[in-house]
Amino acid sequence: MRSKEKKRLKKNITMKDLAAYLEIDRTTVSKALTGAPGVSPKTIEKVREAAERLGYKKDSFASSLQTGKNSVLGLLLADFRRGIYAPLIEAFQHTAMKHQYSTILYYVNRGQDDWISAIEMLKQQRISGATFISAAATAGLNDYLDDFLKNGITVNTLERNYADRQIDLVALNHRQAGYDLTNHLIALGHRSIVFMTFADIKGTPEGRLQGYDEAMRSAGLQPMVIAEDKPVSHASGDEMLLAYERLKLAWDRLDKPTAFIGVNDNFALGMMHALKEKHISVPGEVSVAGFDDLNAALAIPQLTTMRSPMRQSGAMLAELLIRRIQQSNLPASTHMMDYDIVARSSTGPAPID
Amino acid sequence: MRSKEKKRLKKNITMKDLAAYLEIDRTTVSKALTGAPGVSPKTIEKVREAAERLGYKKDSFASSLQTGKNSVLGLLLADFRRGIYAPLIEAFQHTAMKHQYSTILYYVNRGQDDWISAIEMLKQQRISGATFISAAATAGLNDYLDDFLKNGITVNTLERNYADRQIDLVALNHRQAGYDLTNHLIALGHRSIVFMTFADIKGTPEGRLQGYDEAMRSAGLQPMVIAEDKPVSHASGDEMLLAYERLKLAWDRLDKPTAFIGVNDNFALGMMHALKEKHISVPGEVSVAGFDDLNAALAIPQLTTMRSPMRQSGAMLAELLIRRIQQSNLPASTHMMDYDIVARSSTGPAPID
DNA sequence: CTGTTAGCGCCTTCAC
DNA sequence: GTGAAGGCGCTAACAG
Repeated sequence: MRSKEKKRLKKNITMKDLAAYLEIDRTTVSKALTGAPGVSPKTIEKVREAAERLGYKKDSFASSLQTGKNSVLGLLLADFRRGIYAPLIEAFQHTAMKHQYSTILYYVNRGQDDWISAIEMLKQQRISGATFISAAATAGLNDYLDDFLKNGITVNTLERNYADRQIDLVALNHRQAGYDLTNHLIALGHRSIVFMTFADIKGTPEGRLQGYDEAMRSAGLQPMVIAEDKPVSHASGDEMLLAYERLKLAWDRLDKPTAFIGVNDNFALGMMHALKEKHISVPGEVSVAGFDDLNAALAIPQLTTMRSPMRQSGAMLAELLIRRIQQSNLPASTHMMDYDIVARSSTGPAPID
Repeated sequence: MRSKEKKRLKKNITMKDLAAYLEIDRTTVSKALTGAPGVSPKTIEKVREAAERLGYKKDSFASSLQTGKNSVLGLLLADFRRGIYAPLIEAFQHTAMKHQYSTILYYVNRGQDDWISAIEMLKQQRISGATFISAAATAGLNDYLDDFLKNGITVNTLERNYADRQIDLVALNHRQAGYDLTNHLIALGHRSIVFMTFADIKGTPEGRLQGYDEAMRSAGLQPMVIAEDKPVSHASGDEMLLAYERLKLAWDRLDKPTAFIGVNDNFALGMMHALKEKHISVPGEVSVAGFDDLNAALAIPQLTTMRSPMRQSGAMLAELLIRRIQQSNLPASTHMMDYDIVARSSTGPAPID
């Protein structure tokens, strides 16, 4: 009874079926199909044709048991920010699929245990490679990377330096983004440009600020930074509110700036709100810009912003992983991904005094 | 040479090792460990202990080859909206992990071919179950569902009716959300409440509108709907702009409403912008509210909204899937997930004339 | 109750 | 060149 049912489901034909059909050995079929040496071209052709006709498809799962490597990639996300990685995930998955790889996704925001079991399960699945996304510093991360490498699993990271010759790195060029955006404003005639960010600077905000700083100094201008020192939740709404209040407080002390840059779109949105309250026209009197292009289109006027290259990064990470899986002795490489400027209507020429 | 290397990596001990250690047969070990009938308690205990001591862990991958079912769930996302499903995905994955299941994610926005290869690859991976998320009507979706069912793969959907006794359904209670939000405003004394939505109404917007309609009529109030008929891109910024412009145009024709509901947060944001431009105070003169809680916190004042139960839905879908995998003869169930009201400062008592 | 035999579908020696 | 074994690690049928 049961075996009948099984047969009804499993109509997939196997190498064995091909072999029976052609009246040759199954191992010969295997060799012919995988391109192993020592099979006559004639046989290869025969096997190929029969496979085609009978609609044979290799069972990658079964072959994984033998080879130890499944056509699956892991994507480990350990960052507090939601949403921002959605395009990265999608591009990663899509690129993997193009190469016949599936993607197993793990969110590991919740402390040590999550990491351990996620890694255990990925090893169980015999994944061929994994990408680690973790802007936040995570204790023990390097150990986890080593664990994978030791098990013959190729590894990759976003924004995470790691001293090993077998690991490729994809990083976002935050500095260049800050530099370009600032120069965009300078080119529009702005000379007094304020940059608002967190006080506890590291990673992404740090790079953006540095770029701003460089651009200002190169142009002989004085950088003006407002750094928020309150602990912040990183929820979009909270960041927005923070910037809103901070600008209102700081306004009177400022020396009539004509442009404001927020360290991300939420900051820029908050500043927009403060400026509207003060009846200052954007971009007539003041220009405003942000980073990410996550929420930049929600203001009126819509915000000029530097779009994070999440899509490109996701595709690149998957591509690098697969390349290294297929050829493990490649030298490690670092890839700086550039932001795109999205010029909308919140920036314009500096007002003439 | 190679086999040495392999051995260095694979220190995992197998059932065979256990059997050799205990000097019994490997199949007995298997039975003892899986709880199959016909093994003496004494042997079971012995095997358990030895497994514990030697640190044996079952290779679920190998067992999947035999049983045909891997401890992996598929999550198929076929919707145009980005970001909104992030909490659902995370909750789904997290719930799956709690039950020792991994999650393979597929985005299938890009036409037919994507569907076919995604499904092919999931079958290859011998997934035990899959959840389909697709608010958009997708041609052939039912065929894909059937395909899975025929292959013994458990299936689930979000917001997708499907006439089969083997499929559970999780749906969001859009109607209730519209009803509750409207009543929230009515309770605050509002009698003239406008609802702005798309003209091409179906699915989510339809339910929200119906709830609004019911609440208004129950209270003896006249529903007032502004329906946008321009084709719309569903990008957040575009929706916001649309609502902004639509309200500015319609304003003079409106009979002094004291409250506005947007069919989602983006619509509400756009209306907020229009109201600010007209120097109408929120919530002093007019209250504003939306749905989703995706971008609601980005306005000033922050928006009252009905939060979509994405997190709960994700957890529920995974839970239902796993339950049905373990016991396939359960009756099909439907689960209505309720929105949560998030009362912020964009709504307040109706002004007294 | 335990052990035997036979797979799941593929790949990798090794003889012929 | 081809075929004959054996194995990846676990399960499922049957026999003892």
